[in-house]
Amino acid sequence: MRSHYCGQVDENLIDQEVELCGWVNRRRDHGGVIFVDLRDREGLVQVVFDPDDPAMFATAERIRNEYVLLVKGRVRARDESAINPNLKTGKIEVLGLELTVLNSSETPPFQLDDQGVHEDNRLKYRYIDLRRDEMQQRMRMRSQVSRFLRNYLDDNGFWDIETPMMTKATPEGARDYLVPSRTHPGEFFALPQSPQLFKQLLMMSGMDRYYQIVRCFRDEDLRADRQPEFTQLDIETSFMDEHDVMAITEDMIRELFANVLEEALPNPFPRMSHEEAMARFGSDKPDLRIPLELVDIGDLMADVEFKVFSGPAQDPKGRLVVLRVPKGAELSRKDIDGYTDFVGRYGAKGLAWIKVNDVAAGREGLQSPIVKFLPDEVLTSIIERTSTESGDLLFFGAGSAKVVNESIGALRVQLGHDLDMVERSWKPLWVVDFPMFEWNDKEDRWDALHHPFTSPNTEDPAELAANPGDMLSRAYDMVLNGCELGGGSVRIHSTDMQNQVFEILGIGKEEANDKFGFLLEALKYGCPPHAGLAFGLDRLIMLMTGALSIRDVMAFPKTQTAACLLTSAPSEVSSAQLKELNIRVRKPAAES
RNA sequence: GGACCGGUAGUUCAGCUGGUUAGAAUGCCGGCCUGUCACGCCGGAGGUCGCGGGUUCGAGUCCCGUCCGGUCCGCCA
Repeated sequence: MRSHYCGQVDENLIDQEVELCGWVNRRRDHGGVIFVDLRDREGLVQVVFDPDDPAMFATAERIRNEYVLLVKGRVRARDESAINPNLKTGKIEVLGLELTVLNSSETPPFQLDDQGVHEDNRLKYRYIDLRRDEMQQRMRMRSQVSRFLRNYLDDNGFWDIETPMMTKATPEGARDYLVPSRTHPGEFFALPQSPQLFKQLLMMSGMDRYYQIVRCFRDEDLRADRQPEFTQLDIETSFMDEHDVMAITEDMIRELFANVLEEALPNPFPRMSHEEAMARFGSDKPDLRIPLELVDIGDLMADVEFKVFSGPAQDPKGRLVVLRVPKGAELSRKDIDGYTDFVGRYGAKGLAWIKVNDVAAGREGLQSPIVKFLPDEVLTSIIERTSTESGDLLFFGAGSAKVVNESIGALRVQLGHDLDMVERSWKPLWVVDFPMFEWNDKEDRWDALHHPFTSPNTEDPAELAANPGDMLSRAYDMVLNGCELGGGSVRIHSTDMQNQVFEILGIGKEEANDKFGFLLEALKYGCPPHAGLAFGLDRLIMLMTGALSIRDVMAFPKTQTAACLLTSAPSEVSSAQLKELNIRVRKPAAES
């Protein structure tokens, strides 16, 4: 048993005896003594073994990296003159008095002090990767964040209530992970994509203020910020409206940052309508650290000869924007070609541009493949509207509003990073006033923008049905630095409205009853108005730690193909197991 | 389902328009030095160049396929 953590040994313990447990970071021999950097989760300390005790010294000589040691020793100050300002172990050291090798280690598969290790090695030997200080600190912050959020919600009267991990498959939303039932042959549970319906049921049960830090599962392809299992901070309240929920959750996040990071977030968070966010940033999760904005110029271009611009300008579903990049004229043709490819990934057919070499020189001061198609007065208007100066670059996005928003919105973020224009600060905001529905061209029907239990901004089902495309929902997203931290809404608490929404979404009575009958039934028995929100805890911690992937804030994440390199999961199971489950596996057709 | 980047010593990487014995750093092993802390010095071991096929007199290098890791699009209400 240790008396102190290695990393906690400091000047206050000089002349005291300590007992330390840790891993050997590095062993050095010099001056007839052996130095061991002993490391634990709190940091490291240098332990010195003098040759006075030959038995202990002989043991110390056998020590290798990652050996697990129990050391009893006396803390002492180090000779000031010998202290190298770059050294890691500080102004004290521990003179070893007793040494026990608790376990030896093979040579580790990679060096812990090196930054660069391939992801597959890190994941296969995750237990070693996690020993690195960086990972220790991330896991510690994760724990601190969870504890803070729990305490905050406990102090505000929230109850932590668990919901099932084996539940009913849902027709809408992401692909489910399925769990076969032995006792019901041919039937399956699903792992929850979120506890959405259960938390609503808890409101109907009078649980008033609920929260849960809960694992959720979605069988969709991965990204740096998407894992098949991830953790949500799930919140639901009765008798609160959107303003109440936003107020309390934004206060929670503000307090979290103040306490864990000692960072001050604005009070209150700015609010922006979905419409404004799309207009100015082409995104419903704008990164406000980047000082670039999309500027509509459709009105200037409606009558120009240039069909690439006039077409979208005249199309009600089209959009034509310009993105001014200050000092962007320094970009090379190759850079611009790169950005053309970049927007191509989002469906943009091209990327027109104008380099403004000299804004006073009129047409002569402009360098571009497209100015010859544009009249002088249009060029002048664009420059005025965007406050363009000499040395700036203008990018144009033209096409369907969807493609323009996605491509130029993404280009804005990319340029911000490439040109080092990202302000080093925290920029949270609420995005509100989302459309209730989104037209699905492919399937010729309405989709819920949020989810089908979100309340529209009306109490009247008939009003909703009359004009689904124009209705707003009572949903809200918390966005931080271009990352969607969480989203929620006021929920539907009337059977009539819930049925109306299902109808608009093309979910028939029979299907609604089959899939959500329990919810519709519950709504009949006294459902309070309720609202809630769910935070993506992994993303929140990723931002707080500065990690570039949520893998780096999860102890045991999965690869992009949703596999675990550590355990080799998923894996085949025995035929006996399959037989019990009444499952026969059909192998994918062999390649010919 | 698609696009792109990567896979060479335990690790991180270099390896040019294909050229004969595949390198460096670090780690590992041994020796020396002996208050070091990225210690230093000397020596040593360590490679089916992810895998399979093809082109070629000759392939780490070019082509095709495939597997693995990553980033992104689609997908993720």
